[in-house]
Amino acid sequence: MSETTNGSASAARVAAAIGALTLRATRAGLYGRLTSGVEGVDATTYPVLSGLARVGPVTATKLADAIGMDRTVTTRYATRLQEAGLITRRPDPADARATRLALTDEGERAVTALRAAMESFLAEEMATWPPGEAATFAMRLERLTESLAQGEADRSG
Amino acid sequence: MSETTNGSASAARVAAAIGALTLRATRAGLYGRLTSGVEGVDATTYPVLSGLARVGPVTATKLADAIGMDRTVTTRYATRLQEAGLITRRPDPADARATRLALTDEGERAVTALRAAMESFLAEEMATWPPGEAATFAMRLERLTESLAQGEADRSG
DNA sequence: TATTGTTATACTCTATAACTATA
DNA sequence: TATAGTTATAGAGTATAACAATA
Repeated sequence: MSETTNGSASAARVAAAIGALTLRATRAGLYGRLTSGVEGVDATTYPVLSGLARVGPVTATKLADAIGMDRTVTTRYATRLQEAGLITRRPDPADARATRLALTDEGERAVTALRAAMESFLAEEMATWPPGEAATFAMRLERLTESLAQGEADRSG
Repeated sequence: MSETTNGSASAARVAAAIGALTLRATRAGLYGRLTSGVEGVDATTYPVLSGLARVGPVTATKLADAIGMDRTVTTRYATRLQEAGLITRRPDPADARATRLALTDEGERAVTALRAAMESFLAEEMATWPPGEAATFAMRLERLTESLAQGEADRSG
């Protein structure tokens, strides 16, 4: 059985890589290095900041759903980011119970800088790949990640 | 500027996928589902069990280095796995200070089953890809993961 | 004096429940 | 009665320091 046509050998390598990537030391190092120097942002609050930038001004509950994080955790981390001057809380005009979270100008700048740092690192690695391969890789990784996360959503819903 | 030849667009998508993959909810769901039903194994102890299977019988310190985990955490999780009957501790014949960790037969079976579950899921997804693409993807992901983890190793060493 | 394994301590993160205000 | 936001509590994970035994 040839290696190039045997899917299970590749699957094992992908499983090992995912294991290494999700290992605490790797994550902490990756995001810790990335966010060091930005007040209020670390590996735990980064998803809130990044998610808010992606989905735009929203309520805490909707943001929590969007980033796959608990409501209570989201609101607590939002407080930290607010104290650091990166996000604002304003009453939702459509619902007096709700609060709309939004990035401040400083928050926008922080997100832009953090994303640029991460993306430039990846882009540097991917620049050496054959033309078109980066786009294919990105698509495969996106779909694989969705499948892995989806399995969980199926279970709890 | 075309999308297919612009590396930064792909880099942004890869960055987002890595963010989703390393998110706590995704990790917890993925490994929690995987290890449920195996006594003593969860998302935190799995790296110890899996790492021991990969590098073979070793001392706790060497295993800790191999899996990028703290010595104190490794020995504590090893105790849990030992209590569950999955690993054994034996004196190292070459160094009276050291202890050799090794999988029991039950531990071997647990690792085999857990890996098979993870790999079969990935293999199923990858089976639909064009021939050869799985191997390329595995190689790219391996190298990218190494680079991301390496950046951290460079920093602390 | 350095290293191995381990335990103790304090600290952070997370999950569950409970509370207030509004729908 | 249900939902949004928030806070309180307890539990789990982690890092740092310290210890005894051996190199």
